Amino acid sequence: MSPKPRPPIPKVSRPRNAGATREAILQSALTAFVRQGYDGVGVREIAHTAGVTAVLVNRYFGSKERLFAAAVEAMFTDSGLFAGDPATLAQRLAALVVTRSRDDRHPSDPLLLLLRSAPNPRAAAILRQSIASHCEQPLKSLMRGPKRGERAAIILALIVGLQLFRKVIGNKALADANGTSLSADLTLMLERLIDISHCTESPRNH
Amino acid sequence: MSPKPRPPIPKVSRPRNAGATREAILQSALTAFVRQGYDGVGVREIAHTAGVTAVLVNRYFGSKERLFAAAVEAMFTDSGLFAGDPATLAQRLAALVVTRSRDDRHPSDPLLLLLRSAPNPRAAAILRQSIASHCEQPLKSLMRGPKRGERAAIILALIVGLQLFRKVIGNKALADANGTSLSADLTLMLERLIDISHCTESPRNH
DNA sequence: GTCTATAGAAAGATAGAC
DNA sequence: GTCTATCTTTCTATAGAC
Repeated sequence: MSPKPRPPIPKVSRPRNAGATREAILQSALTAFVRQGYDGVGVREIAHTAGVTAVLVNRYFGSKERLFAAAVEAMFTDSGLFAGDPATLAQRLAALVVTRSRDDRHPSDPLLLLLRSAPNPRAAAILRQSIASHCEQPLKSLMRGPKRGERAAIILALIVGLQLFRKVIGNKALADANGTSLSADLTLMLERLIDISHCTESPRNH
Repeated sequence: MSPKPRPPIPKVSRPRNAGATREAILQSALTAFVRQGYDGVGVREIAHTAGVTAVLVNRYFGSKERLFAAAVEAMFTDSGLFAGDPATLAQRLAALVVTRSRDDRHPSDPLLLLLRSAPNPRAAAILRQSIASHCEQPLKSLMRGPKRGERAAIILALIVGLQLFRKVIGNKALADANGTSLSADLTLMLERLIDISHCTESPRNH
């Protein structure tokens, strides 16, 4: 019996080029980790999509864990989630959640990568650092007022939670919701979090 | 790494009792799935914690997937997350997020079970239904005003996102945040979502 | 009712040929 | 630079003894 007939390989003309192969593996890993999470995909599958065998994954990245770290770094580095005018930040973040990205790479993909891989402790440790440096810090630096770190984390948690319900769980209420209406409500919530106005001005001492 | 020689078995006196064994397996599965997620735990481990072998897991539940479904159902059924006075609901939900539950079963555990198992497509399908019937519907029925379904889903997404950052990612800003201050801010956000006041129109209804 | 033993598949990683 | 072949482990699930 044949052990595995191996479905048709997309053998592009890429003969013996270390750089290109490494890049192909990284791109394949990126997509796979975003869609299926760290535990949901194997190095064989990643390699196959890249048109090579699993050996080269470990040859170029050392291990699955280090490949994941490289993919996370690449994804968050050029995401540009928090670049641009702070005045329209809330609006853009809200659009991120509402927009449906079917199969292409989207700015919201880092968030999917995050929540689909977070259950694995090793992946979580890698993510914790990248989130802190590539998401929390930029967001925090755009904000003013008290408890910036806490508010920034709440913003991220809200967005990621919404993505979880929409894209991963497949929640009906959010999937069927009117796009512009939902976007408007989220924008309002995010503006309150970004500005200081949401906070209690109550004279809470010490 | 140690090849797992034989950790101490909690061999309680439970000689040949189908009901008790089934219950022990279910409890073990509950804890394991909450802590490590669907993909992060094997039936061997669940069985061992229950003091039996993996055979009995499949004997009593049919498969890992059906065991998961039973665990999810049991967890959400008696969670009582949305029982009690609607007036203090926001406060209780905020406390849920802030409270640290180390090893005991807590009402927030269903949320951890949710987000740690969601990456697995089969687990997600099982969760989608339980979430809808045991979380969204009860929450929705406590609320008034327009777009109840959408607002209920946002509330759940916010809470789950916060749990993800605090408990799974291990976010520093949220972990180190002042408990009472964080709780107050969340309560305010949740009250705005539960009441209609956060929305565009409509008079108050209280 | 519960066990040991094992089948069968798939995972991560490595040795060595070309 | 890339492959085939293989090692080792771990997984779910089942057959059959007691």
